[in-house]
Amino acid sequence: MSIVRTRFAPSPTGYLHVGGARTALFCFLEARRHGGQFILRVEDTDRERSTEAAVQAILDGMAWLGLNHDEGPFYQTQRFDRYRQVAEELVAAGLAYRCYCSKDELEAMRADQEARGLKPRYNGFWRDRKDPPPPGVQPVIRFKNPAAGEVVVDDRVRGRVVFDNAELDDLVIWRSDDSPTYNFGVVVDDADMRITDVIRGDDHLNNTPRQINIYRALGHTPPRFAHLPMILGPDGAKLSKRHGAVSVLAYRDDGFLPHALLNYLVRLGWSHGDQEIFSMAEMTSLFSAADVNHSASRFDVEKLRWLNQHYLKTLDPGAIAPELTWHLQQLGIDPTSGPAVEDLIVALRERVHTLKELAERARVWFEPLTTYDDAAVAKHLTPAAATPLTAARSALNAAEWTVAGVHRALESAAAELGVGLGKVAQPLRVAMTGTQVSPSIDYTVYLAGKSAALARIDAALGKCG
RNA sequence: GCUCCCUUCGUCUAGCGGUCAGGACGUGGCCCUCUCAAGGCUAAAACACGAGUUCGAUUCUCGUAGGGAGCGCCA
Repeated sequence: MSIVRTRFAPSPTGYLHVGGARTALFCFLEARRHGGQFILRVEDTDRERSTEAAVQAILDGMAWLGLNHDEGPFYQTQRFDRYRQVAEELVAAGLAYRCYCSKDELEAMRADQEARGLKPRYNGFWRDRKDPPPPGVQPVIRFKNPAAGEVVVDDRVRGRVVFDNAELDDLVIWRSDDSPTYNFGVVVDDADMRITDVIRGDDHLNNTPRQINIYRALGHTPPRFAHLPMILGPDGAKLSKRHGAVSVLAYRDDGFLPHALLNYLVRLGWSHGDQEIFSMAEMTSLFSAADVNHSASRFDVEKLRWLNQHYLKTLDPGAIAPELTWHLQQLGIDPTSGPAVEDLIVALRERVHTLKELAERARVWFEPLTTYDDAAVAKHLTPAAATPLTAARSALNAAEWTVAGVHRALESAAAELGVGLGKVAQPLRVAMTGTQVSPSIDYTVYLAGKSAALARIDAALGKCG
C-alpha cells in the first residue's frame, strides 16, 4: 500500500473550533495509523475574511492539542502562480473557458431559474461561444464540467454516492479579481501535495463530484474521500458562540486537559466497541475512517467533564502540575506561596472536573482565612466544639507534618475523647476553611501547613464562645 | 424549488436477519463514609412512521415525516 497522506485545511476566518479540531484529529490519526504524513494547509484565498490572528489561533489550538503536522503549514495565498498556471493549462486544453457574463446577468439568470422552480445554475452561455468578448469585461475562468454521465464518490464513511453530471454546472475556477476559487484550489493542492485521503466535514460532500471532475481533467486519480458528520450544539442546532465555548483554546482556559478533549472528540462519530477511554497510542492503532458513523452528533459538555476528571484522577500529578500552576496564576495566586501543587492535585482531583475549579478550590490554602460561612459556624463552632478543637490542636502541635502524621494525630485525639472522628473533623474543617466542605480532613489540615493550621484553630476557638 | 446526506435510551454509541436491544455520560435509589466527592451495586430510559422482502426485521428495499448540507467570482 502506498504511503497515506492526509491534510487538515482550515480557512483562517476564526478560531479553531471543536468541529475543526475533530476533523484535524481524524486526519492526524489516519496518517499516524499508517505511518504516513499529516499536512497542514491554510486556505486563505478569501482575502476579505482571512486574518493573521485567526491563523495564529488555529496554530495555537493545534499545538495545544498536540496535533503536530509533518508538512506545512502551506498557505494558498503563496501558491497563486501555480493555480494560475494550471487554470491556463485547462483553458489551453479546451477543458475550461473564459466567461464574460457580468454578476448582474448571472443574478438575473439565477432569479429566473428559481422563479421557475429550477436549480439555479450557470447556463453555459460562453462555453462554446466564439464571439469576440465584450470590451471592458474582466472575465472569469469556468471549468467545463462533463454534460452527461454520472460521478461516483466511493466515500469511506458514506459508501457509494452517485451524482448526475446534469446536476452540475460550469463552476468558476478563476475569479475576475485574479484569484482562484476554493473548489479549484483544493484540487490543485491535494494533487500537488499527493494527498491520498481527504477527510473533511460532510458539508463538502456535494462539492466532491465537481472536484473529482477537475481531478480527471487534470489527469489525476482522485484521492479517497471520507466525509464526517457534523458536530452540533447541545440543542441540536449548528454550533455557535451562543453555545458557550466553541474554540478549543476556550476549553484550555476553562481547565480542560488536551487529552480529555481529544478523547471526547474521538468518540464523537467514532467508536470501538464499548471502549470510552483511549490513550493516544490506542487511538492511533484503532482508528479507521471506515468505522465513523453517518449521523451528526451533539456536543455534551457533561461527558467531557467526566473525561476530564478521569484524566485528572489517573494522570501523574507531576504531569498536571504545570497546567495547575498556570491556572493558579490566572486567578492571581502565587503558586509558590502555598502548598505544593502536586499535593493540591491529589487532595482535590476527585472533587472537581476541571483545573480551573481545582485552582479555585485551592485558594483557601493560599490566602488568609477571613470569611466564614454563617451556617457552618453556627452548626460546628459551638461551645461544645471547643473540647475537640483543643484536643486536635495539641495533637497536631506534636504531629509529624505529613498527611499520614496528621491523620494519626486526629485519630488519637478523637479516641482519647471517646468520640468518632467526625466530631473532631467537622469543627476542624470549618476552622481550616470556613466552610463545611473540603477534602478529607487530614489533607485539609496538612495543606494549611502547621503554623497556619494552629493559628486557624485558635481563631476558630475564639468563635466557639 | 432541485440534488445529496442523516434518523437506536435525554446525550455519545454497540448492533452488521433470530439479542432479555449492550455499554458510557447524565438522572434516581442503596452501600461505603469525617463533609463533599470518588468508588461499588442498582433502577428508569431507545430502534421516527408506513409498506414490502423474509419463516423471522433495529438490521435489507421503497416510501412518508423530521433534521442537515449544497445549488456563490465563501470555504
